[in-house]
Amino acid sequence: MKHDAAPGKITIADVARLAGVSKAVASRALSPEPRPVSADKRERVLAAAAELGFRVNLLAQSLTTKTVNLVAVVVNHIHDLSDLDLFDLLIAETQATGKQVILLRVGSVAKVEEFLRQGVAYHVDAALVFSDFADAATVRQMFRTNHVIMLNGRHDRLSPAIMPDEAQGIGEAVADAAAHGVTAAALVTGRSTSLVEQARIASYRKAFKRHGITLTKSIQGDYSYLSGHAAAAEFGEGNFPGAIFCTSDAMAMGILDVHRMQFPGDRPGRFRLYGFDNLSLLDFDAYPIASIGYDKSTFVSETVRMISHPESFEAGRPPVLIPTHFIPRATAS
Amino acid sequence: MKHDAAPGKITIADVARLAGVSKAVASRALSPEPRPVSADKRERVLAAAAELGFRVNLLAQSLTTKTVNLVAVVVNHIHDLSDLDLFDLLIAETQATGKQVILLRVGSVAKVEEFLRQGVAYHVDAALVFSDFADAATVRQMFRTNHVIMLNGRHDRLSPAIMPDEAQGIGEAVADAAAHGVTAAALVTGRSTSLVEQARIASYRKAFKRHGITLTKSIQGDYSYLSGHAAAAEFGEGNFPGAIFCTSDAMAMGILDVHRMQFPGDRPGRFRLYGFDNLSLLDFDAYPIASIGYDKSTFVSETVRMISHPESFEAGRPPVLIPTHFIPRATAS
DNA sequence: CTGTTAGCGCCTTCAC
DNA sequence: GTGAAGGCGCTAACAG
Repeated sequence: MKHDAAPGKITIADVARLAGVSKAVASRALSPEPRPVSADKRERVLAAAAELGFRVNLLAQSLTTKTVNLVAVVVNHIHDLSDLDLFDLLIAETQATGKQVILLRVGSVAKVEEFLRQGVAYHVDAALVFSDFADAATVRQMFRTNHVIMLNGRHDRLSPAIMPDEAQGIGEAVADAAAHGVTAAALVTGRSTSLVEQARIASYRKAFKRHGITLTKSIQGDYSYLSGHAAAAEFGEGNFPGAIFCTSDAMAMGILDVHRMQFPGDRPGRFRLYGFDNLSLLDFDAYPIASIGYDKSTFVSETVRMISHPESFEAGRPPVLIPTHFIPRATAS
Repeated sequence: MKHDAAPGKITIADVARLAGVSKAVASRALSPEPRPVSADKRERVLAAAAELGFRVNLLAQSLTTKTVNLVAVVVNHIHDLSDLDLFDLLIAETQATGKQVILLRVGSVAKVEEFLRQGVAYHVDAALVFSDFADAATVRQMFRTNHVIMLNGRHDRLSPAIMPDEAQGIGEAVADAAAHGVTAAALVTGRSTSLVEQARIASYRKAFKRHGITLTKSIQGDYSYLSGHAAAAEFGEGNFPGAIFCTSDAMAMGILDVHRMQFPGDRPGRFRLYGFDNLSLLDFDAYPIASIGYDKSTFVSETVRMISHPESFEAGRPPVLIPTHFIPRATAS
């Protein structure tokens, strides 16, 4: 029944001819929207399309409709998507709205500029920006679209933004430490060139001050497990503050592992340990690290809403904030 | 200098007009390929394009060139890409060839059929299939392309395939166990509906036989950490075989955690433990699990080669095999 | 080397 | 309800 032979070769003209109608009628019959076509012709068209194995060419379609049903997701590396659950949900929901996801890995600032020069980019309906290598204006130019949704904190007044309200969860975590008698803490951070990271660090400092906790040590890592390992070395024998706060779960995992090695059986350990991101990995027994996270489905539904209803955004609107919360686990419970 | 105002509104006609040349000349000047244009006109065109902030509409372009520079990657869930390093490399290399990646999450067999019916798919240049929900013929129809690269073992003679040669690494792992005096082993598997998994299981059985190892227990999981947890329960007190082989690292992690809980300090443990996939997570101290893996860059470069040189494949060719190897770690060293 | 012409596949007027 | 005609943005083919 199906003609596998020449994929992509069958056009709407073929369908129309086989159904004995004009191209216009075929187009209407094939449209998902309700359009004026008589019932019998619609059926003939549908039958002919099935018979031929016809599939509209979305590209040609978008040339007239001005919508490609393509959403770009811009990341530095795939590891930006440390949260696979979030990403999985995002793709599923985006697809559910009839749009496809095109994944753009920029890797470096230089790469952004290269994309800009070479114009290696589609005219997408919207762009979702996780990468902190690009600001809103750059991305708008990259994709020739004004519909850029910033998730990296580098938005401007022309582009909508969605971001976790990190201050809230950080406040809760620090309050937890204070409530357990912690008076001195260390902070292990990521690259402080990122705006998000800067804000995060500021939130911790503010919360420490609010709760009368002294920041005794601040160590710079790069979010990775290995940098957590390295950071752990900075705490000499019995030289631990009451709590260690990390701006990524991976770093907290590195610290936990080094500490376990040094002091076997010392679990939950001689300090309270707090991560950040609430990776699903933390539900594995080996890494019962208290963390800070937010409701992923809220984040995703806000994002998808923004994709499908761009008109709901007005220039100058403040970012949509997703509340974060402290999630206690064995390292701080 | 740049006109941010109307993104995507500037066409090659505008550029041609400003440069005082015909559309055809502008098109040639803007082409990455060397095409006949006088030097001064080329410069005027380039200047005009920069001035206007022009970017070609790849969609319109592809309508005539018949190539969209779009590669589809088909997965069940994002978690299929358990190996983020592999995926990251794949995207980077694909982009380096000037093509973009469109990510299609199918989630279920039903979803495949829905895509097929609704035709929610592009006419891509090539499709890479990780998902085991779809066979080659289905994917060819989904994307209206004959260029489908199967990575899930469900290839036919019309489509090229690339797959790890799992038998090799499995043989090495089982040989390692035998060399350490193991005579009885258990096998923890994933869904056996997958062809790849069936082949994997068969390889283990064959290797066991070859080395005179008795398979005392076979437990079915679903590749997940939790199913590893559940599987661990099946080994009662002191009821351990010499070795436990898992067809995924995540299951091995679950087993290791349960075992550590039951017998604290019993490390490396009373049995040899082997995972599968060689996740980068295994380099974290908490999960020093011996595993089976392959060289990612080889896999990726073969895949990308197949994308850019489809003509190099002839119907009926056997799959490209990427050798796998045993990677010893604390649980089996 | 250059400009004109003619589509690519589809959808949308606009008369009928 | 229907069909013919025109055009989306671009490039290939053709004369010059």
